[in-house]
Amino acid sequence: MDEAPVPVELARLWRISSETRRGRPARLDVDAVVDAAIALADRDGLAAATLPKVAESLGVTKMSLYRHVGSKEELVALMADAAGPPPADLREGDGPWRERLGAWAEALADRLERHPWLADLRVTGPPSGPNGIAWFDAGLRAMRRSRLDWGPKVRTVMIVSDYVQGMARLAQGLAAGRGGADQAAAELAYGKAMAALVDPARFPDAAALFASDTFADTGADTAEADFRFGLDLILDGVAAQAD
Amino acid sequence: MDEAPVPVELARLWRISSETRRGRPARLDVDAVVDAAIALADRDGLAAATLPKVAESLGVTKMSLYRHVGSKEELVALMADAAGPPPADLREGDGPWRERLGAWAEALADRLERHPWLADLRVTGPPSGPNGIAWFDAGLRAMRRSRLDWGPKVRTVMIVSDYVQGMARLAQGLAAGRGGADQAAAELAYGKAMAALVDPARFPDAAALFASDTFADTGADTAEADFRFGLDLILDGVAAQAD
DNA sequence: CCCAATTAGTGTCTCTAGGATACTATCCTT
DNA sequence: AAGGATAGTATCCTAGAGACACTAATTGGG
Repeated sequence: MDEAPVPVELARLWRISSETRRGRPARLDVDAVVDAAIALADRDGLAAATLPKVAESLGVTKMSLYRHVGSKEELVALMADAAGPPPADLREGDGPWRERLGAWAEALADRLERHPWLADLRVTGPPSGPNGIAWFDAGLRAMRRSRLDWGPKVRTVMIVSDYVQGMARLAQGLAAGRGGADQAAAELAYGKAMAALVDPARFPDAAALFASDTFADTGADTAEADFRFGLDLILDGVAAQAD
Repeated sequence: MDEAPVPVELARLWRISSETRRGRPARLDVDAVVDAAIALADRDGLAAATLPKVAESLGVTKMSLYRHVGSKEELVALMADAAGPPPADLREGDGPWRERLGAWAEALADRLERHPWLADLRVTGPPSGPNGIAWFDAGLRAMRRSRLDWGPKVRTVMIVSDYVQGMARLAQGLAAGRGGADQAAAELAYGKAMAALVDPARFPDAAALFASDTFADTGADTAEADFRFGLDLILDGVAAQAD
């Protein structure tokens, strides 16, 4: 009776060690590599988490990393799973689904704030690592008391998670455009040019929007309010579906 | 009285020619470069739209492209704007906002299906090119008859557009995992391993989900139904906000 | 009519990244 | 102590973005 042969990438994701104790002992392990890569990405963005830089930060040559991670793509998958496990208190509690799902979304947003590069990742499939599953599980648990079937539940969790990621992207994009005086001057020129280019005859609604003072107050705490607006909107939608 | 000096990237986005007719006439222009890049990305993905390959497809050296696009990053921005302008019939019509916004979302989804690489792009700010503005304008116009203020309108348009993009990503991710027999075998092993790894004690809800037959029917037309489910959910949410 | 300014496209170089392959170093087991 | 197994290294290759100095093809002015 053979055990099912777990694919090697899955084994690494779940940190299933091969139990061998022969040969030269390792200085590195999957966690060391992944943690170093996450530290680099947290500091300087996903593009900074290159194999040479990760190796250097570990005091090792880049090729040695391949003993532990298989490929760059797999490293990114490992990083994505390892970064920001779900907080324990998401599992407990037993309030109404709307509150719990909202709290789950906030926790997700918090994770994306701590690890901004997560918003750059492309999801290639269902969650398959321990932390990905844990987040997914927590999302499903938040909706336990709703009357929805599995299908709608899964879709709802995905919609909320997509929303959070989209907002994180947007916030990061806006935050990126906050530099010195040159930046401000450039933005002014940009704004003026845009006002001239968005012809009211061609783009009546967009022109009316730009002419309004909607974009006047882009303060710091509007971000939180914007986030809540969309989240409430989606939760209203869920409530409508759940009857 | 000077005209406002339009930043050069904006000038290229809006195809404002510099009106000069001196010197050697150009074989290339911005559109030629951008169209070639889009063709490559449509065929083989965003990663295939490299400067060398674009240059080769135009019968020119890669450095000549810099006469027309400034940088790779700018080329991508130009591609994003140029790909798939909004269909004309989105502008006409005067139905209820819910139908119009739904139609707008479907049109967006259609665009992402024609140009899958658009789903890989990171939005770095508000739309600024002619087609980006046109899509945005069409989205706002769809909501004209709603009673929402500009702020909620803008956020709603963004939420819907984010949703469409998220679903496109997901659909593409699933579609990518449809290969030959090896693929099927790998997926089977994967599924078995996952079933063993997702321990019901640790992940009760996720385990219950995987144990159900929710993922049994992943047929082709479920995709469209899934899309509609989320879209209706969001539109319900908008309706709730619009009272 | 020709020359000089102007603009288009080229050739060559550098830097950085991911990764293949063959190697050496180090340890455990027998 | 020997030898097999595993960890980490040295050296190579490919590919992409882009800097820089070059040549080529125009046109407008003297």
